[in-house]
Amino acid sequence: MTDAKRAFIARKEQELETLCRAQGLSLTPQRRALLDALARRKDHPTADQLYDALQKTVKGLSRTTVYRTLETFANIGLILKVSSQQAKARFDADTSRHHHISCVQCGAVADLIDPGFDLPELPDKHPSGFRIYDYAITFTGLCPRCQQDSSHTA
Amino acid sequence: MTDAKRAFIARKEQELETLCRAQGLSLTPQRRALLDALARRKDHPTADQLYDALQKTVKGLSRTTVYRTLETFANIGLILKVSSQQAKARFDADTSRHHHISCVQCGAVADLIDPGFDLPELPDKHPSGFRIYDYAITFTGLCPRCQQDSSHTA
DNA sequence: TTGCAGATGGTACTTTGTGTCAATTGGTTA
DNA sequence: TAACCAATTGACACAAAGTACCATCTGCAA
Repeated sequence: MTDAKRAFIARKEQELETLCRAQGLSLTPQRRALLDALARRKDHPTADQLYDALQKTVKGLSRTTVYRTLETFANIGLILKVSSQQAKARFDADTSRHHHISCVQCGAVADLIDPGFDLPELPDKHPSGFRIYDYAITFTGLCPRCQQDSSHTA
Repeated sequence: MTDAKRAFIARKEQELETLCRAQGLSLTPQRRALLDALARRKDHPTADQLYDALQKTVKGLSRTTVYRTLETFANIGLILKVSSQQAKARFDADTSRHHHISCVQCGAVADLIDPGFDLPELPDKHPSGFRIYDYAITFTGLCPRCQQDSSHTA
């Protein structure tokens, strides 16, 4: 693990405490474990992937809690809910503005960090009547694995 | 309905025939009806919404066929699978490059046409190893209805 | 007109996500 | 540091979204 990654995880743990205190939420072991697990990963796991991964280490962790907690985290802005081509939610601990590329074949999502793709300015309100909060660019393409192995699915 | 809309629907029907012939797919009444229904709508319906709408007019249409056909259409590039905040697929008959705004509260998806948001150029391959096919910008915000009625869901 | 590959409909099933509620626990207060 | 209570959790049942399977049907090419 790089130093930057270690620092990122520490920052997220700090942010968890700050945000929970600010929102009057309890700091439970489940919440700590979930955020830690998500912060350590660089793929963008689904709720069930996180559940499978944590079930082993966090004894008695329930699937309901995983879904509920991730939703809570997304609501308080601690993590991002990332939409992929496949119809299931994926989550990302990195809430800074960055973009994603999603594999049309297996659905894997990776970061795509390139300030050249940032938009100039963002109107607060659009002619359509929507109030605009934020944006994200989702690229579609073929991941390295699927370029070689066309039978791969995830 | 505007003339432009009528022309769009006619173009899509033409495109359906061309693409099916090119791919060796049959031109079934179900496929015609589905594409027509999707092309006429300007919201971005889910598979089940299309199923509900067509069940009445296309007798005996099965839910399985709707899911299967939409997937097929997306694969041959006849329609787009649009990702929204909610974990369900939405579909769009307009395959030209344009962007979407999705309501964080009710999940509604609308078009956001503004060439000012287009990206300069697109590298074929990115350092991440992904082969890039295309991109779409998804704005998040609050739709006009939800700005007024915070209990509204769809 | 016929044959058949491909498409459909129906059912059962899996996956993804939500509602409910009793039992538990974090965190505050005394 | 003990006790209380609202918030959280786990377990189960349920709903919603999507897929697998297979017998039947049909578009379309010969």
